[in-house]
Formats: sequence, C-alpha cells, structure tokens
Amino acid sequence: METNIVRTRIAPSPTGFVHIGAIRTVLYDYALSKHSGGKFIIRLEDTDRNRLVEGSEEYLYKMIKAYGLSWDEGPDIGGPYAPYKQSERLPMYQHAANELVEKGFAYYAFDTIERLDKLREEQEKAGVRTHYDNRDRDLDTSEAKKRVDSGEKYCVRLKIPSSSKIEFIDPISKKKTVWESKDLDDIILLKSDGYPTYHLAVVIDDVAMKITHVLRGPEWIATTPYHIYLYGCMGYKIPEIIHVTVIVDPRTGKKFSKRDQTGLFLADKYIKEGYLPEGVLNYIMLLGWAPKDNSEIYSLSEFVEAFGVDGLQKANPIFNQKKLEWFAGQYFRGISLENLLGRIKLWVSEYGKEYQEVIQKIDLSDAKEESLLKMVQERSITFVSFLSQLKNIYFESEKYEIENAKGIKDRSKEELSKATDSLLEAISKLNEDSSLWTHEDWELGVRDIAKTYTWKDADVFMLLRVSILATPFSPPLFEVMQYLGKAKCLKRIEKFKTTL
RNA sequence: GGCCUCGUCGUCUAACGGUUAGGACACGGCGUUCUCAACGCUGUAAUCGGAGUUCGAUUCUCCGCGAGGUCACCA
Repeated sequence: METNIVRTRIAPSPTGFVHIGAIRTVLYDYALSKHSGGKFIIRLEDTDRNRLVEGSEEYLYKMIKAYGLSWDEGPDIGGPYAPYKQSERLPMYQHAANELVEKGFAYYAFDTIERLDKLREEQEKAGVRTHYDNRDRDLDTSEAKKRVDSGEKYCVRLKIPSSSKIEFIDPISKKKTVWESKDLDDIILLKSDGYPTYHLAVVIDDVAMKITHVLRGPEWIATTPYHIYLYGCMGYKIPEIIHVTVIVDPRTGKKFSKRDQTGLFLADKYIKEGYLPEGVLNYIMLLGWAPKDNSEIYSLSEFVEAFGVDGLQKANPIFNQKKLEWFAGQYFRGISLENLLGRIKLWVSEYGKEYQEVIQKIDLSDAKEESLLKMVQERSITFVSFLSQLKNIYFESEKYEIENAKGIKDRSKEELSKATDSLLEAISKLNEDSSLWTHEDWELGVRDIAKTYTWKDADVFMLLRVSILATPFSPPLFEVMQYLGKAKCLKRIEKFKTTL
C-alpha cells in the first residue's frame, strides 16, 4: 500500500532567500500529495558549500509554516529515508558515481578549472555553443583509475552516447520533446571536492526517497534529458517530472531576480506587512493553476481537494498586486473579530511593536467598541491598515492630513477657524451621554453649519472628521464620535483649532 | 548565437472543432452615502500575424513574429 502513495518533495538550496514563488511550489507539492493522501518531503540540497547561508534552513521552515503549510519528512523531523540533507548523504553519491564509471556510463576527468574557463572563453570568442570538449572521455579506464588512486584531482562526468536521442513528454503540455546528443554535454556528476552536482544528487535522492512526482521550475527543462538518461543508466523508474511556471515580475517582465534589492516578492514581505497568509496563499494558488469552473476562493483544504496537474498552466503568470489585495480584503473581512484580534496580537509581538499601545487599548468586552472594531475591520486588508485606523481613533494625532481632505484643503485658515467654532458649539449642545445621541440631531447640527457658511454638507463633515481623527478617511464619523464621547470630541476639536 | 518552452481582454484565466469568446481583478459610469471602504447594477476591453486541413479553427498542422528559459566542478 505504501508503494503507490504519492510522494512529492521540495528541494531547496539554503542560500538565504525564500521567494513567494517557492511558497507556491511548496503549495503545489503539498496539494498534489495530500490530494491523494500522500506525503510531502523537504530535502535540503546543500551540496554547494560556497553558497551556504547561515540560518536559511530555519528561515525556510518558518516561512512555510507562516503560510500554513507543513511537511511529513525533512531534515528537522527526520523520516524513513533520512538523512534529508544532501551533505549528509555523500557516500551514496560517491558510490553511485563509481558504479556509473564501472558500468561505462560515466568517466573520470582530470581537467583543471583554469583549463575549462579557458576552453569556454575560446568557444565564446568563436561564437559556438559552450560545451566540454570531451578531452578525457576516452581515457583508458584502468589508467584513469590509477590516476584517481594516486590522489590526482578528478571529477566524474556523464558519458552521453553519441548519436543518441532522449525523449521527454511534458505532463502539462502533453508534448514530446526530443534532445539529440549533439546538443547535450558530458556534464559533471561528482565534483572534485567529492560533492555531487545537483544532477546526480537529485536522481539518486528522488529514487531513494521514493518520490513519485517532481515539481520544479522551468529553469530545469534544459537539464531534464540528463536526469532522464541517468535514471535509465541506473535502471530506475522515472518519476513524473512536471515543470511549473515561474511568476513574472511586472516591472521587468522577467522572472523575479534572485537578489531583488526591493525584496518585493520575498515570502516574508507579506507576513511582515500584516497580510493574512491564507489570502496570499489563495492568490498564488491561482497564479499558474486554474480549475475548470473558474472558482477563486479556496481554503487550503478546498484547494487540496480540487488540485490536479491538469489545471497547471503553461504560460508564466505576471504578479498582480491589486488582485492580491482583493484576496487579502476578502479574507480580512471574512474572519471573526476574535480570530482577527488573536492573530493581530501574535503579529504585533513579532512584527508590529510600534502598535503595542494600540492593541493594549482594544477591549472586546465593550459592545460599543466591538461594533467600532467591526467597522474598522471592514475597511482593512492588512493588520497594518487595521491598526493604523484604530490608532487614529484611540489617540490624538499631532499631524492633520488637511492636504488630502477634499472640500477643506483649499479653504483659508479664517474660514476653517470660524467653521470649527461653530462645530464646537454644535457638539457642546449634544447630550453628555453620547449613547443618547441620535444620528438625526448630530447630522442636523452639521448641516446647519453648512447652510450658515454656504459650504457643501460634505465639506463640514470632512472638517469635523479631520479635526477629530486627523485623517480624511475613517469609519462612519457619527459612530466614531459616539464611541469617543462628547468630552474627547470637544477636546480634539479644540486642539485641532490651535493648529490652524 | 545553439537548444528548449510559451503566446485568449491591461492582469489571472474559462471555452469535446460549432458560444453574441465566459468569469475574476483593474479601469469607467450609475446607485447607496458624512469621507473611505464594502455592496448592487452597468460599460470599455482579447483569441500575435500569415498560410493550410475542415462545411466550420481560439482549439489541429506548418511558417513567421514576439516573449521567456538555458548553455558552470550553482542549484
């Protein structure tokens, strides 16, 4: 029963960055395996010791968890095919490499880096395809073995048979691609430092870990024939190899650069900015995969249920911030206030220290406040937007955004000052107990002022809004004022007047 | 440059060879309205080009064009 189970894996190299596209690949891997009750595995491809970045392993785990995803086997939790770090599996690769040499599928090569660099340089100058010149391909095997045993530096190269063809049928496009050996290279399998290259390690490990489906980026298409050939040499069954799309940067039209200095598409950007991860996840689900019925809102479990290779797209999608925000809003408004507040607290403790004082004031037991919070929630798409709105309500501001307030930004100080006085007068007539205020009384007062000064009603409302909340955008004013109470409102308007 | 992949509204996408080419985001208009959202109605907007196969092509084939990927002892 274990034999037919779907097993997928993500095989990241710990170089420091976790891209939103990597999260998407994890998601697809996860969904593909879970769809049929399979397993999802993390395997660390840390064979390039020059590029290792301290802490990137933990960071990767943290990001995957942050998006609500999980794994069944991995370096941290182990599993039946441990170890899950390639650097701890070296003997397996070395053994396999030697076996390939013995069987005639690979050979020892003794080139220096300098020679190869020079070779490439000459080829580039000559305008031909850069490739290995197969210098050591036909060395006598026992002779080569002697040199190896004597301690000479060597690497192991794959011996691509001449005049051969390697075929691959892509599960998404269903098209067959044929590579000819003249376009292929005798790639290195085992480096001279004893570490395997990706090509050897990935094949060995995917077989060893019984991976049934390989999901990877299109940058691997060009090396797929090597992998296929290797599976054949070792008599292994080839897993389904599925090349998913890459997410394209709308600014450049190209795939996200490895070191985008703006950090615009790093996985933790959205976490830090206070997006609900399930909203971001829902957005990236549909960036490269679509169901036949065009449904859009999917929880993770619904996605797992619906996901299949058939829905995977061929063309690379362009990242669209606006649509992400739409999803974010859908989710932000859709969760309960209790849930939201609980998550905000967690977020503030890690990413939003500056909002500490805001969350301390939140009091859900107060019914008035609960309805206020709901109004703020409806107008937010991130924790940041939620908390900054709340901050304007809870605390007096030092800075008034008059420049953005239509209807009052072009009026003179004298004019604003006079109208503010009238506002003070009108508010002071309201009942001390704001719960007794009626919307009609309140509104009538404002409209009277508008009539007196021949302003538009909306402009007086705006003045009142800015004077109390400092911002031209807010939840409904009446409710906010009622929440604050008469004394605070008057105090804030007074303060505003002094800044005119 | 060699090899490979891809090409439906601005964007994400749907459409057994037969649809007025559908939906979503964005954008515009209208409505609601104290602002901002949200919401309802509504509008603009696409099959890269050319041949061929077919009664009929977004769909199949070929040729162009465009875009992307890849050509390391990196993954």
